Amino acid sequence: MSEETTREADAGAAEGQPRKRLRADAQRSTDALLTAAAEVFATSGVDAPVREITAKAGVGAGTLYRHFPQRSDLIAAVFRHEVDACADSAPSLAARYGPAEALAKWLQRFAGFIATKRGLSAALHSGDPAYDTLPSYFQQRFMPVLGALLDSAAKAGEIRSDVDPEDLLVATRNLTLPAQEDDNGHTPRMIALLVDGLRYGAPARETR
Amino acid sequence: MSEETTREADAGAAEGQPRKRLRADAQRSTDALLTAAAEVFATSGVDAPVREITAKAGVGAGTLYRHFPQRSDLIAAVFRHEVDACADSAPSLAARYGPAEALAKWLQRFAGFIATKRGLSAALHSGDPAYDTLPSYFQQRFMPVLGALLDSAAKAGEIRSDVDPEDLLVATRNLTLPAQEDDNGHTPRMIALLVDGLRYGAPARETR
DNA sequence: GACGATACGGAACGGTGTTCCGGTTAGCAA
DNA sequence: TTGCTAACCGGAACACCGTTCCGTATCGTC
Repeated sequence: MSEETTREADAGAAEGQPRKRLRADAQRSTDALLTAAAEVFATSGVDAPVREITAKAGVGAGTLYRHFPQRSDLIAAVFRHEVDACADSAPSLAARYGPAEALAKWLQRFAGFIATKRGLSAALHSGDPAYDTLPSYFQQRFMPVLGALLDSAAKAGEIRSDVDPEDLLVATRNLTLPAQEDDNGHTPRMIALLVDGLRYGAPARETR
Repeated sequence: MSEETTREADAGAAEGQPRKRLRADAQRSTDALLTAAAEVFATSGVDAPVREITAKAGVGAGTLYRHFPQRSDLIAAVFRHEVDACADSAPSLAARYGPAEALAKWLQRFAGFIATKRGLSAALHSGDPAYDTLPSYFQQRFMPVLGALLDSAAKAGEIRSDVDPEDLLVATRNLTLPAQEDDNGHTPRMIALLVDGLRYGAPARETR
């Protein structure tokens, strides 16, 4: 969560360009802007004033515009950054918990990710070409992660083996929709239920 | 079209309030703002600068904000104003043309009205409570008008009598959707076709 | 350590929504 | 008709926002 993801988002974007290494201070600014923007977007929405973001990042306005000339560039970068953070959290979960438990925990994490993206949906469908590659990036990053979690849980006999990763992804996303305002822990409970449902058909039956 | 609709939009709004008569100059300003805003919205969209509207209306900014404290108030008022203008155009059409012809002409008028509302749809669904009563106002004003036109055309034997006003309203509105950018007179032709379809099943068959 | 390339910060600019208030006007009563 | 007052008008003024620009600071390298 709080680990700095230094990796650059290159998949899905226009590849083949030299991708020059950033200078150290430029990299620092970029990271600060990304995390600051993520917080601001979460609290004040994607239409939040630019100065709020630069202030929280401890950065000048010029710096923001050099790295993200368009607002949509920043939004897309934040989105990719958080997709990465969510996807990258899977391995450590898999190492710390049993397969089914890791799967459950990651889906909770994924649901949290989706919940914060509610405000973006309007922007995402604005037709700005900066967002065109986001859906495929979403798929490319999450499908292998979830597929691996499902596989190892199925191999361990802790869940059934006939679950399509995409179905589960969509189902989890949809589970977060009705929540909207009443955040009374409704979504986590529904996801827990969903995972229990997966466990139900496991070949090696074990009573939890 | 260019006739000043002095009537106040009272149906659908919170009724029961005193509805004090406006002073003459206030009424003038309100009307000027309404027609100016309608033009500006049509050309520059609903996000057009306030000053553009006040300039076209020949009015100060303070005047606009006194009559329409919120932008949504102005948008809703323009909408109601144009609904009224469109609905009120029916009687004169009915007086000037034969029943079926009047029906055709009014549907063309209605299609033109809908076409200019493309840009509003985003604002309309923004959840602002100022827009809550607009759909019912739309229905309340248009259904009787169209119902009357259909009735007299059916009674004259010029069109079939089994047409639901609501169906025709929705159909006409939908006909304007695909038009979007290519305004090569596509929509008017489709509506003419629709009306010819109505004529087809008329009891007293006459070859146009 | 020195030097060019690169990146930074924040003042400044143009544009926008909104408020405020001195001057004007409509409507009414004498 | 005249005079009075509440209601209304206009636009200057304010606050805020996105964006640009450029003198200064920092990085990476020789």
